[in-house]
Amino acid sequence: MTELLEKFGRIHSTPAYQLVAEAIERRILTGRIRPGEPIGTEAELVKQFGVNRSTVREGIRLLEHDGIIQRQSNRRLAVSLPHYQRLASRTTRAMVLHEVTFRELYEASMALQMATIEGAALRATSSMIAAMEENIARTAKVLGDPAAVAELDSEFHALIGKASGNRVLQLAREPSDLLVYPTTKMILGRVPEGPARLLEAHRHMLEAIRRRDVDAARLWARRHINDWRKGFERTGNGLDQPIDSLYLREAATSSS
Amino acid sequence: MTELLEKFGRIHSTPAYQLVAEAIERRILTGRIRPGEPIGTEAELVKQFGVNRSTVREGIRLLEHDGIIQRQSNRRLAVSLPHYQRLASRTTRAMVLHEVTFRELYEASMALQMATIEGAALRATSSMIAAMEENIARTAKVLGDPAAVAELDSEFHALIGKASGNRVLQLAREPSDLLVYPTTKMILGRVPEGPARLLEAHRHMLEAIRRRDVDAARLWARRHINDWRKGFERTGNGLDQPIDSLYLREAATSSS
DNA sequence: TGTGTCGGATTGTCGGACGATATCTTCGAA
DNA sequence: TTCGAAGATATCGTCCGACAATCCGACACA
Repeated sequence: MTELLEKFGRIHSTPAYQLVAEAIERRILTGRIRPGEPIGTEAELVKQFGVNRSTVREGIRLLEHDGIIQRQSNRRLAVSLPHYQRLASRTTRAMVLHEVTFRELYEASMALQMATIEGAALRATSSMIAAMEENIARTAKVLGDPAAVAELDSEFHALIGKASGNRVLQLAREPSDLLVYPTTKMILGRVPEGPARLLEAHRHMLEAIRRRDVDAARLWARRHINDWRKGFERTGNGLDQPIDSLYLREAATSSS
Repeated sequence: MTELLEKFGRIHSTPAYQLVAEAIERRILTGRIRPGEPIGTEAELVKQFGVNRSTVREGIRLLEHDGIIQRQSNRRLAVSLPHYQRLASRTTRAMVLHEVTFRELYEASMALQMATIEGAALRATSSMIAAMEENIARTAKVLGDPAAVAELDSEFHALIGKASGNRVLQLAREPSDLLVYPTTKMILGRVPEGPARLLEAHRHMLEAIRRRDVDAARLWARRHINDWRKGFERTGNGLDQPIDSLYLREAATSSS
């Protein structure tokens, strides 16, 4: 479209440290090295790749950062399964930097929550249900503390996610959930009846899950999320306003 | 539960390169440095943080890998907005390593697709609609080439994502979309009527979007995804089987 | 059995170095 | 004077060698 005659593509020499990372990554992704298996010491990698240790280190840092390799107690590197939260926080960070609006978050949360609770209603195990019960009991005890309620709300939704038995859905949800939490905290602090309504919704959702009643579960999840949105509106914030201002105060104090 | 008396938490000292990364990240997230602005040369960071250049380099590699900083033509580091695909491929990788099943992918795709097309039907701009039209025209031309159709299908869904105007939803979808593509390719290669049905569904979806007919859009999106699932079943694969085996052949040849 | 000590291995960090390349400066020619 | 080319400068990617801190295993000792 733009270039009329491009005989040669731009030369693009990949730095050595990236090649190292890619080479290791490929071996992991193709299953040649399985999770838990050691990847070799830095010195060994230096010999294998024929580059300097600094270069190797820059390469493995990337994979280590992604969570697909980890140092075990030996200090030796081993392949590991990346955990959700590590990835989620990156995506959340991107959302903040892109200044997504509350409306976007609301729409996505609604869709994801519906699918998640449907899965939970169909497949929740008794132990997951017990965990949710316990969460609700704890919530009832701290109803006067908005921050604590917000945290337990976040935990409750994480439990539903786990109970849904759908990891793809969980991975899709987690980043937005990380943004929902500070928003909920803010709302609960400003809407007096918030915590009580939240608790009631949680109770109904759990009850529906217990009865394997998909429709009721969806209904209460929908109400719950709509409450959240209405709460947000009642605090005087506009739906189409970026949520970064809310999130940042949290991010600045949280450890990565 | 396991430990009866845990007086002290585990001790863990954070390496310097991580502290460097976190310090810079914090300054970016709190908006002290805005996207596009330079972050300083390696030498400057060395002076500021009082650590060796190797240490600084390991730190900035992490942020560079995450896409929140980038080298511009100067080679100097500048803050940048992380692009979706970079993040998505990480999450996709996690899905593969966790050996998620087709069923999980199907459920998540359905939920996300429904929400996305709803947004597209409500908000698609005429230029986005034109792009989709163009995509459909190209698809019609290569109907005999399953791989090409699969690629255009992937593009079509990306267009819908963009047209939805919801970036949270887009970020949530992209990882699973990356897994959908190789699956679709495999299916189209084995189900003769696949490409034609796919094209028909795309046409109806676009038509519904053009008419701002949310219900019709949802209906055809649902049919489209169900076709995909049925196609998968017809190839003899079980829904509860991990999809890594399909994906890996792709991943091994794709560049990161 | 439990404890203290020792040596080897490995990592985190450091200082210095070099070539390649992009940017800036200077200076000569039109 | 203006423009362009040659040289100087800055910055990065990579390399080398080094050291301390820490972990692991072995071994002696109470």
